[in-house]
Amino acid sequence: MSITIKDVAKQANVSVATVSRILNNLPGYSNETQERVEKVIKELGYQPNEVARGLINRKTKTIGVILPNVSDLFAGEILAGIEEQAYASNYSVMICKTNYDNKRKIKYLQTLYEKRVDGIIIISERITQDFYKAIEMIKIPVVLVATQSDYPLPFIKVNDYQASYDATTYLVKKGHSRIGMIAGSEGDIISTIPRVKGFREALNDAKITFTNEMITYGDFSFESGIDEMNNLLKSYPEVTAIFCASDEMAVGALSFLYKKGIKVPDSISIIGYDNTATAERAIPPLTTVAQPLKEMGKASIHLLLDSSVKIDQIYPHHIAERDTVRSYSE
Amino acid sequence: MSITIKDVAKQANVSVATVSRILNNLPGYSNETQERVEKVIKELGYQPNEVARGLINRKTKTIGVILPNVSDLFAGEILAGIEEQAYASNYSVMICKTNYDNKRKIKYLQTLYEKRVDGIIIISERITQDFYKAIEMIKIPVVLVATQSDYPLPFIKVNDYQASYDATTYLVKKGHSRIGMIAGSEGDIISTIPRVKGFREALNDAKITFTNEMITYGDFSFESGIDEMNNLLKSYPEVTAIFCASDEMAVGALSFLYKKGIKVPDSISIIGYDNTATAERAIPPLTTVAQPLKEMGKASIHLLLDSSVKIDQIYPHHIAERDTVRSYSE
DNA sequence: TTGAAAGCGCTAACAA
DNA sequence: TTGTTAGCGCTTTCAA
Repeated sequence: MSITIKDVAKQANVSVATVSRILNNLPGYSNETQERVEKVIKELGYQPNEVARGLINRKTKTIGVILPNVSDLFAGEILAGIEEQAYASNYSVMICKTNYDNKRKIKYLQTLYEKRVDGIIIISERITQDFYKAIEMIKIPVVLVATQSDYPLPFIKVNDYQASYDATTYLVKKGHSRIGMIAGSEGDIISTIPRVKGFREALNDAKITFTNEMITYGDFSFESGIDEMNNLLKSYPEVTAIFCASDEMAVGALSFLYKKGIKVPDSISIIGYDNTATAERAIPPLTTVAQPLKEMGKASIHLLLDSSVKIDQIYPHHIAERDTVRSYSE
Repeated sequence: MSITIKDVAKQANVSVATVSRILNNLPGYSNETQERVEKVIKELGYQPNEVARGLINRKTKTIGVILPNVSDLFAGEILAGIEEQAYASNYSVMICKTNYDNKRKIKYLQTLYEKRVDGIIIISERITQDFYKAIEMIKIPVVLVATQSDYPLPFIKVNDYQASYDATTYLVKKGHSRIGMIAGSEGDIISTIPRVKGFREALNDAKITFTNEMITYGDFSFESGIDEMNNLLKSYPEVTAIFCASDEMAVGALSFLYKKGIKVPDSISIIGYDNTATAERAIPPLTTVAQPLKEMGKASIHLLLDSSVKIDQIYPHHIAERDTVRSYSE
């Protein structure tokens, strides 16, 4: 049995109300009693029970994070930002890994509601209709990071269309005209459709004719990067530069090319997307579209906690230039 | 204001006690009332308040994880295992990132105590004396993962000495005799001293004379891998094979060698440690000492929740053979 | 400046 | 089979 406020009160010869006041910096006691009580608190090693407090205040000082995965660098970086800001604001963070399972997503929403978390951050998840319904039901503030939805949920992300347009244009400016793309999961409304659109528009604006052979779809993973690099090379053998919709896939492509003895960037240039730690550690170091992942994580806590922060934030991207893209001339 | 057990009771014309019984699968009600109550629960969309429950039961169904970092693959993998098993056991997990800051570690211990978590998992942290004192104070079950201490705290880890011995011996068996090591942080009692010892013993048993030039100390990071590879090449230019105390450092070494135009494994063989996703994605794919990180994470939940599980678990390691070590002959 | 007491949402005796 | 009631550890009126 641990020490309670009652024990402190008794020991200090005051009422629990007074102890509570002192604990919460409320007015209503003399310096003398304050000192006495604080001394007792120290002696007894008393720590308030946040569970009891939560019951009264309807605040648990914890926020839940729902995300597909914790063991990849993309999610890890955002999570690090969230944790950092939460710590600074005196909040704890609870992680809920879904493995992309919609049932589990909804189950976790339930749990977070039962635990009465003060807010929920959802990273990289698709907001299905039943998921949204569940979100609506529980009436806990939600913010989306690196994803968005058709529903009125605030989100924080990069402009995928523009980022993709810029990456492609970067390749064009380097003199490439035979450009391919390894896109993400086909049909993905968040991370594939806008990026493919950006790719096509950039080609179009550069007077390069787009054909279906120039694009292939993976699932953002390293393995799919390997496979789709192989496929792209078959469908579009003249390609000199490739835009990959994730660093993971870019590194997969790098691996495949290495195995085939095709030099990067000498024979083929590669640009990735995300700028996770993978990119700088790649051989050669990967040029990629950088998203400020950690900042976005931090911002999500702000958005949740501070109602004065404006809703829906588009974060800036930029090209992190490293060694996988070279200037090209015929 | 959300729906409480009282609302359900009123609506169903029973007492809160009966509702509570039904909620908790305790005996003491007719089928008829059960049905009625369950119907009301559904209609009202009632979800029990775990905070209130926690106050009575002294159980919060959540466990805390204290770890240096969430954005690296090593921690991420263990964390994934923890989360997976916690979810299966109906627990939630709270993450506490310390950035290796001892003050923050202790602060977090406080917070976890205030929140009355049911157990605490500590990953890869050094257990300093004041940290241990704090652990002792709060009387919450603790288990250590990938670390250990002089104190009576159960731990789950690999045998670092043996793993290192085996890695070195693997190199010896491949025909190498000029073997170097890029060790972790000098003086690190958990991950450096035993590994260096294993390295030296293995050399000794292979009748290879150890000299100080054969070893250099980094800090487990990619950057330090680059730096120490450079240093090692200066202090021990004849080296043909190198054991790195982390995959990150191994990949750093790979990068450095790539830049210098030194081929791996043709000129120099490399073996890493951890077998994180980094290893398989390296160019060339990295041979490394594999730790079952996810399993260790899962096991830590078992150890915490199931008192029948025996204390102090040494997990098996093995060599994951990939492409960075070649057979050597003069 | 202080204390008594009600109550947050729930569980668990105890009674009926 | 069911209800009444006393808390769990705290905050917050209200009164003194």
